[in-house]
Amino acid sequence: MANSKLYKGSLNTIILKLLEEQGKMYGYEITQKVKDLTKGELNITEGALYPALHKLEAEGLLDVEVAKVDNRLRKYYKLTEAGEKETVNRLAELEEFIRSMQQLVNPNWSIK
Amino acid sequence: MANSKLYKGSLNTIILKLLEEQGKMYGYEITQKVKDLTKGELNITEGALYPALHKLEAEGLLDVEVAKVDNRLRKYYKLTEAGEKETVNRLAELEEFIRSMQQLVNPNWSIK
DNA sequence: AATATATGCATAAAATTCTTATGCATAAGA
DNA sequence: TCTTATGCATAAGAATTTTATGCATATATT
Repeated sequence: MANSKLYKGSLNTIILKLLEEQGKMYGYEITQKVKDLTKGELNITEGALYPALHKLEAEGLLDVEVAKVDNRLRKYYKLTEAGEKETVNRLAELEEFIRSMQQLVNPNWSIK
Repeated sequence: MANSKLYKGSLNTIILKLLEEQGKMYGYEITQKVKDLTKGELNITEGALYPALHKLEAEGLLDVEVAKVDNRLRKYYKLTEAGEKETVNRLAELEEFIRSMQQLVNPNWSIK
């Protein structure tokens, strides 16, 4: 995740959440989606993304489906059932993290 | 940071912000303060905290002052001028991170 | 009196996650 | 033709954290 004020550990949650929303996505598509949604603020590097996808797959949270489009390879990932459950947990953790950080660094903020 | 849904990179920001608020604190005090503020959600481990304090000091962001209380050692840390400026930057980065994450994982949230 | 818990700092090994730097390949645009 | 975009992949190194220790004093418990 380059030039981007990111915190380690959040990449997996981003991947899971996007897949939950989009159904299925391939790696390159994820990098572009994140760039779009954050107006360039977050740039996921391939060196971080692909190993992360492989690991989530190895953990049984993602399934892969290979496709060939315009003579180029795409690996579509989607959540398994276990992945769907884990996504709920990760999002809850992220929200809890954000709330905790707000308690620490800025009690004036609140999520509504 | 044990058993705690934390994201790597946030510890420094937590330290800086607490020192900004409290003026000066010693290591053990920081661990307890974080535990209190987050109702036990976040537990800073000593193995993470002390090296982080030493590094922030080496970077010129913190000053140390040793004290002896009840025959026990305490090392009080406080922000240097450079530390105060950096704290502003780190907090801005954290806020930006939170906003970006919200764009990604939950557009329904908003900071107010 | 003995033992456990709390207070207080510290470091080292290992794990995790990320950046940076590559490599390969096809398609489209300048 | 050369650059940019698309698409996946891995390896070396950096950064940050967890886990496991070590040492020492004070207080609470049995």
